[in-house]
Formats: sequence, structure tokens, C-alpha cells
Amino acid sequence: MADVNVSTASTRLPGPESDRSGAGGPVFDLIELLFFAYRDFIGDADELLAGIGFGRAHHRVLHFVNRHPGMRVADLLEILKITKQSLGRVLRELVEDGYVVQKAGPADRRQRLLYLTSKGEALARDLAALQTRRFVRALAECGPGARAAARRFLVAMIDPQAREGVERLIARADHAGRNRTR
Amino acid sequence: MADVNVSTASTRLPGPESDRSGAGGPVFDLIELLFFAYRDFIGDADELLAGIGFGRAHHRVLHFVNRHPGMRVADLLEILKITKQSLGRVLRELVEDGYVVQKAGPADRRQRLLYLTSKGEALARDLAALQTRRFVRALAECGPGARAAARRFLVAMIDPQAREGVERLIARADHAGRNRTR
DNA sequence: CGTTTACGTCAGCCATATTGACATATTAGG
DNA sequence: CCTAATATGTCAATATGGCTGACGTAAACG
Repeated sequence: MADVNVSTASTRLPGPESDRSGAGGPVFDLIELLFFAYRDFIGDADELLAGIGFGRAHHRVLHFVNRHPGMRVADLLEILKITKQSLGRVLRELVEDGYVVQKAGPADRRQRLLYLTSKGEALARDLAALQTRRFVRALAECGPGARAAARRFLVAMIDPQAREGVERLIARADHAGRNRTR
Repeated sequence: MADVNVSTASTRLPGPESDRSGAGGPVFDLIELLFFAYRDFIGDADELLAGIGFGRAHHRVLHFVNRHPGMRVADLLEILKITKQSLGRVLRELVEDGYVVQKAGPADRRQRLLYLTSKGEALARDLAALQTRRFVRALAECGPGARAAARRFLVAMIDPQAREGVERLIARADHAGRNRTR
């Protein structure tokens, strides 16, 4: 699954058959809830982005460049796991519109290190604020300890082999980011 | 954001600046963890689907028709929030390949009620099993009570206005599904 | 009998991703 | 110093999965 809605859903679906929901059955409820939760989670940002003609691809770049200012194009490709051709268009648009700048690496001038402009930082901040707001609201509803529990749960959902890389990525940005997010 | 990887990420990103991570700051860790968790969650299914030339669009249809056998095309459009033109292609492929059948409604013969064939049910079951396996593993890692906590958290992440519709959708399928999932 | 509903389909457009080939600049190594 | 490898960019073609608008057909409804 990927992106569904439901909302009013005037649907009056039929209702046959029996059983399931037993001990070891499929966790349909969690599957669908994660699906809908993620849809709404990215929906916040999608709306804002659509207003300026950007899509999720632009969001991804803004997010990671914001978290890792000065990252190389190759780093971004590695994280996003897309081809440079795909990144090319998105990056060009972000540069043309003044959200991202590329500077030659000081040591290796072949590199085009990526930075957000203040305009880019503002947009990244707005996008992160939308998604943070949703998390904060949800965690408040879940009571104390929910944040740690949610973090543990989300980590546990990630492929075991990928966890180390993800946690290092987060830790690195958190560490480096002591001045950022201003 | 939508789909990132990371994995080995030989990246050796730079680390400038200061501050953040304070009390009320952006929850970058949760934002990225949800992103990666969802990526892996759908990645399971994506792999299986790619092997038979299907994509996420097919998965969505299989999933909801499996959960609500006999649903109308209009119901599916409402849930998926896509246009009938978009659904058309996917549905045609699923029917052509023998995963879905359409039967005229008994009362209203204009309706093309949607059902999975046994082949379609087998695929839907395999897909759900993959995603269930991930949830079960993750919840086991989180200890007792994690399932209820995860459910609460995921519901809390959904738009408040959409929650009722989603919960009704899940309840309806669970109720109707007492014989299904065979 | 005429309107509305449920569904399908043709035609074209857009965003995002892919592969493969090739260009350019720069660094690194023998 | 010259060659090879690296970092990045770009051209071209293709696929997927969305979209809008227009139109058609069968069946139900009033």
C-alpha cells in the first residue's frame, strides 16, 4: 500500500463470512493504521510543497541538506538511493529557485557541497515544524513515556541491517546540528 | 520525504554549527525514523510485487478488495482517493492476470462488484504476511503492551477528522472478515 | 421516457523514477 | 607528466502512476 484516504467514505461495504482476528492472524489494523498515519504525516508537507510547485523529491533533498549542511552530491545519492539523473532535475530546480547553493569543496574542487540558503532553511524549518506538530500532538495524546516508546517502536520496524546506518545518520546530524535549525 | 535508504552509507558528512535538540525543537529523529520505518515496511511488499510486474497501486487494490470482498468500484475510488481513470489501468491488469474478478451486482446490475480470485487471495495473503511479520517482530522487541501502544500511537498520528472513518473501515472489515483470510 | 447513476475508455499531460551513454573537471598514482 | 579514476553533470529514451476533460453505454429511477 502507499497512499489512501477514506475520510467521509460514504461506502457501505458488504459484510460476509467469519473468523480471523485470532491470536496469530494478520495484523490488518496495524497495517492500515500505519498506512493512513504515514499518508497524513507526509500530507502536511505535500500541501505546503504543492503551493510552490515542489514535490516530495524536493522535500527529501531539503530535509537532508538541512540536516547535513555541506554534504556531497554523492552522499545525498547514497542516502536517497536514487540515480544522479533523478536527483539532477530536482537539485537544479532547488538551485534555480534559490533554496540550495552548491560550493566547490575546499580540499577537492570536484565536489559540489550542498547548502541551504536562508530561504531554503526557512522552508525546511516550516516543513519540519508541520511534521513535528503532528508528532507532538500524537505523543501528548498517548501520555508520558510515549516519545521513547514511539522511538523504540519505529526503530524496531526498520530492517535490522539498516538500523545502525540510520541511527548513525541521525546521531551525526544531531551532533553536528548544535548551531543549526536556528 | 518519501523513500530513502542509507544502508552502508559510506558517507562521511561534515559537522559544523551548534544548538537544537532542546526541549521544544523539531523531532528530527522521529521524522526520520518514521520515514525509514515506512520505507522498509512497504519495501517488503514492493519486492514481492516487482517480481510479478506489479506496483504499489496493485497492492492497494488487492489489499482493500481482500478486506472488503464484493466492494463496488466507487467504494474503492473513495478509499483510494484516485480517479477512475487511474484505477482503470491497474484494475484491468489485475483482472487480465486473474487476480481480481468483477461480478454484476445482484440488485443493481450496473455495479461491478470486486472479488479476489483464489490466486488474488494467495497474493494478498502473502503480502499481508510479510508486513505482519515485520510488525510482530518489532512488537516482540518492544515488550508486552507494545501492540496496544503502537495502535494508540498510530491512531493518534492520523488526522483527527479522518480517524473515525479509518476506524470504521477497519472495524467493518474485521467484523465482516470472520470467514475470510482463509 | 427522460434523467441520473455506475462504470469504462480515449487522449493527453505531469512528476518522478529508471538505464545507458557521454562530457568535463579535477585529483591521484605510477 | 601523463594516465586513470573520481565527482559531477547532462542527453535521450522509457516506465509508473497520478491527473483532467470528454464521451459512451447500460441500467436504475422517477
